[in-house]
Amino acid sequence: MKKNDLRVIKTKKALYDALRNLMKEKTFEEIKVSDICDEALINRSTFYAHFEDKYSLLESMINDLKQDLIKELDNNRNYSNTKEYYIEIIRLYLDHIENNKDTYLSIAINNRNSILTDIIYDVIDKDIVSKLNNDEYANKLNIPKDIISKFFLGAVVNVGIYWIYNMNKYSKEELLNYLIKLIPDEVN
Amino acid sequence: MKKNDLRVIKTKKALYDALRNLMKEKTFEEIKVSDICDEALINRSTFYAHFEDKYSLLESMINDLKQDLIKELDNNRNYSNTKEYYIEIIRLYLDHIENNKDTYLSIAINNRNSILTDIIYDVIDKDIVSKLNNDEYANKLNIPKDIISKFFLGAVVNVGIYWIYNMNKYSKEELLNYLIKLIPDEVN
DNA sequence: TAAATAAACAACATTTTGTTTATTATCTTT
DNA sequence: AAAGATAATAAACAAAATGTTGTTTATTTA
Repeated sequence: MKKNDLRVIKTKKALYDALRNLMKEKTFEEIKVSDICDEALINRSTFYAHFEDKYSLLESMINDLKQDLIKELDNNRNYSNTKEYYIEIIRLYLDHIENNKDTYLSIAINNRNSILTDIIYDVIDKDIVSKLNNDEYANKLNIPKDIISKFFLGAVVNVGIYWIYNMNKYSKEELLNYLIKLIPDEVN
Repeated sequence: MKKNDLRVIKTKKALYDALRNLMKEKTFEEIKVSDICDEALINRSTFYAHFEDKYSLLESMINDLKQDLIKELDNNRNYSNTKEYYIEIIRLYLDHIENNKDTYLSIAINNRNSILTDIIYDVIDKDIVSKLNNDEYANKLNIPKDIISKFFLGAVVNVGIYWIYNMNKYSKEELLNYLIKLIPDEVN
């Protein structure tokens, strides 16, 4: 299936939008393939030509989000020290949430948070550990790097998810400042 | 249905065990009600006498875990200061994971982490915020308590989940020490 | 502009689910 | 240990959801 055929693009977009809309009202589990097709004005057999089932549709949607985030992270690698690197990553993460707040919120409303966390973790986790090896503070702590990575990753991601539900309670800059304060400085 | 009739207890246990076993091989989504019944040696109509569908079976399983954790937390409230309170909570959390490692691992292997995180978060989150109000260090930070709570909760839970996958890499006491070190002391 | 390609469709076939029934097995209570 | 109570079973059914099929329609491209 040619992915840049206009028809393909159109139907995929229609399916994504349909799923997003339905998730504002129902749990993902409650949504049937036929519901999605009805909402998208797409024939059900067409659906199956593109996706195995509703789960692979959601996964594809999530993968698109991941790809976006990865691209954004890759395009912004001009940091000087470790602390700045973390700040940059967190800023990009918050930007990403903000840019896709519709999608994230629709996922968040009626579904388990798990879907949200899964999106972020493996994208960011990758190069943090190696970064930690050059971090004086981290080395001084004498704690395995994988533990440190999981710790702060879980922390930041969880605050991010909380923010999705409370976008108007805290501004992005405000939140960024809090997070920066909560992450320990390098030892000088 | 009398919940302490031996037959009821037996079939529920059989269904739980069956689901646990199947989740070691398949995704939860791939598992059919009929699969569970076959594995449990239970008639399908009996299944429907107990549970609406496979989702409510999983939920019931998860609720049992939650109830266990809540009970454990309630039975252990003899801490003197805030830091000790955190340590106690973390210790109980790690104990809980260890006690139920079969269940947690079976969920972890083929399913989204989300199922795991959801179990823990709302159990522990409840009284942390109020605790933070009496914490000198937290007050000095000048960061909203809900943010601090989400931050460290996410951190600890994420390390716990990582531990499920790597039980033999770190002992419980080892892990506990790392976590204690990563949580800032009160200001004296 | 006509042939080739590929998507969208409608109709059909299969699987899974959820209920109901009468019957059997098991537990509880005395 | 027996009687009464109730849970579990087997079988049969309807309904829903999924997956497959040939056909039609739209689009590329040569």
